[in-house]
Amino acid sequence: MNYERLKTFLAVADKRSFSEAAKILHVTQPSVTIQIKELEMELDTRLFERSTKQVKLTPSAGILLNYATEIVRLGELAKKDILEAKDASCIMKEEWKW
Amino acid sequence: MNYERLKTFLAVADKRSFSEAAKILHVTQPSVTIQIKELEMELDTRLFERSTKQVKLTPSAGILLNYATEIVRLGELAKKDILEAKDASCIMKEEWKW
DNA sequence: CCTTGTTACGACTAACGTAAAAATA
DNA sequence: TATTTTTACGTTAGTCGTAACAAGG
Repeated sequence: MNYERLKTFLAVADKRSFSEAAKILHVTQPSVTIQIKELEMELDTRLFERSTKQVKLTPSAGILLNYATEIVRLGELAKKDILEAKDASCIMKEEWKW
Repeated sequence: MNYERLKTFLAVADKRSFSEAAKILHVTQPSVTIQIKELEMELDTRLFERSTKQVKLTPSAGILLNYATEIVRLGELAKKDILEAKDASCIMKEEWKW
């Protein structure tokens, strides 16, 4: 359950497009294809029904979407939270010097 | 925010030991050291105070612990959930054949 | 045809294990 | 000195981008 792959999944699910997802993620389409493919292999399920004109979410993708959204949200929040706590302690250290 | 690294972090936090975490994760100690080190670099914070006799959690680790626990829990739940939904649909397909 | 997704492949990066070193109690 | 963590290093596996291919409207 690779975290970066979940981000790729969310981008594709959001845009309903591999190429648009690639643009947002600043990677190439082939990279997106591989990421989704490996996620599908790991979960042993098809996540998207592809055609050149539309990308549809499978039921599995629908389930994953909720989890992935929350996982990524928590990941970002964790980073932010740790950063803020660290900054706060830095301020405290500065105050101690005073 | 690598998912596998969070699992390594949880094992070390749980056991308060790099070597014990390594045993549980079925990897070598050096591997654990590297994983934690890279997580510390990514978050730009120290997570554990190491000594040969005890491993203590830093405040940052305390914050991360809550998030990591939930992230990993959701990840496992997602896998299980998708698997079950897939099995259910297989049963349905079987029923259709009948 | 033209856009979108896939495959092939070479280069680069990351992860692991073994072995040796450093640290601390 | 014994246990635990860290560093070094060679190998393996994963990821990316370019280029070529396939498919569908």
